[in-house]
Amino acid sequence: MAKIQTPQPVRGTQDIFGEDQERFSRVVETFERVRRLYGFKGVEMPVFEPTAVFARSLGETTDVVSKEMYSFEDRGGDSLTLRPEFTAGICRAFLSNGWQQHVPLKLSAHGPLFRYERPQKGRYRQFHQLDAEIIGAGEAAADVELLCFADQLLRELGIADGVTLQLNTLGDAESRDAWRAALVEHFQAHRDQLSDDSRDRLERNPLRILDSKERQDRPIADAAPDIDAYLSSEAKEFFAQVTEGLDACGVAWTRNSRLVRGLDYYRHTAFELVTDRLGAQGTVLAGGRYDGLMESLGGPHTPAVGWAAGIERLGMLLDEPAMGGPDAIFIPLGEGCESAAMKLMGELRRSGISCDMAYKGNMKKRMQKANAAGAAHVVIIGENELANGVAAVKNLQSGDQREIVLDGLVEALAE
RNA sequence: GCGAUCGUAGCUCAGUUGGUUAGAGCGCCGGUUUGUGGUACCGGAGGUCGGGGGUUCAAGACCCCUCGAUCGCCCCA
Repeated sequence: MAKIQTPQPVRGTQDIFGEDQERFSRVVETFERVRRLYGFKGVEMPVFEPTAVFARSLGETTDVVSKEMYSFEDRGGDSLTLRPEFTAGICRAFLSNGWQQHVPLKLSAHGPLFRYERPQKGRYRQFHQLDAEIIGAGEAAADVELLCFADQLLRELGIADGVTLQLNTLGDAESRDAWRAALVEHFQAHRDQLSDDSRDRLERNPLRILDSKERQDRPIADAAPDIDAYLSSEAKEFFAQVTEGLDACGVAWTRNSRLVRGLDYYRHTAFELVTDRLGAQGTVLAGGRYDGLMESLGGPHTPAVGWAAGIERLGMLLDEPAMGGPDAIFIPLGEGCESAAMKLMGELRRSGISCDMAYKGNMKKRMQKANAAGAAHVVIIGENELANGVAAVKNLQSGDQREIVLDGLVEALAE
């Protein structure tokens, strides 16, 4: 028989298993717990949306829309896109379902996103994010609360040290437009001194020149006008409320006036949580205010703030996870013992005790497996034990073994 | 999309200036006799050297293409 070739995984996808999976689920579980503490409701969202949902809201000229989306035509001829981010889809859902009635609405989601990029460590074509949004709140308190949430999440994950919150404001629409015009003028004047990349950015996304890493761009970017000079008094006041709120809550932040966002919908607050432990993929959580997004989807003016965090990136920062084994592993030996063990395991599991049993093997094999699985105890049930209504329980750590009445198993294993 | 490095057993790697049947450690499987693991000893399986083409009497080692990973750039979480 001709050997068929084993299919390759799709480039940029991951099969997450073992320790990596442990990290992944710890991030998600912590997020789910903390999000409830802050009153965020969960949402389950479609993985694909009409292409227009993303194309309109993110901005046609952004890299995400112009070259990174997984877009395709379905059998009905509609153009669909695998979500490259959460925010746009959540806003679409908000409008589709009339969630205005719940405003202000705190929502959280997590799951896979898709972007056709060159894979690297911490950057995949199918990657996973946590997402938190507060929709229908134009108050600075929403920005503050959202950042407190982010701060607590990192603390509970034990990775707050070494991660800094960089904060900036992009001002309201007028401020942003005026500043943008001034930037374009400034960069236009030094056009021939800019790097090729930045000359390109000047057309597509001039704000991005500000945080260029290109050496030759730095003097020009550093000399560029600051947003501060263009902020309306309202925008200035808003940013002051955010920073004062953060200070009051004890959330540390640093101003980075060169921090901008790549997507068009951002206004006012923009922030990133950055670490130096992940190389080029140092941004672990980022977001900002997007007061203009709903309108770009044809909805009413609806102020909102949100952030997203990379699950893989957060997971990589976590300490070595302890791979815990089950509380007990059963070893049945002899006639009728296997079904008795199965029944006992059912009772223990209903009492919240984790246990397992190998499907085959002699005593020695099963002991080895129990040990390798990191089990706390081994429960041996042979014909003698069964006849006497007991089980031999061995503590694999200490090596102690004693006979326990079957009714007392829960107690004996619960330690 | 651009540049660089790399790709040998499940994993981490060694394979001298191209030269006989490609190695180690860990892991896996089995054994050191009866219902007791973690240690030790013995044995075994497992690789068309990422894939394809080329140079050569001879290639895992050299050249080209391709796929993939990693690191920058870009972008972004």
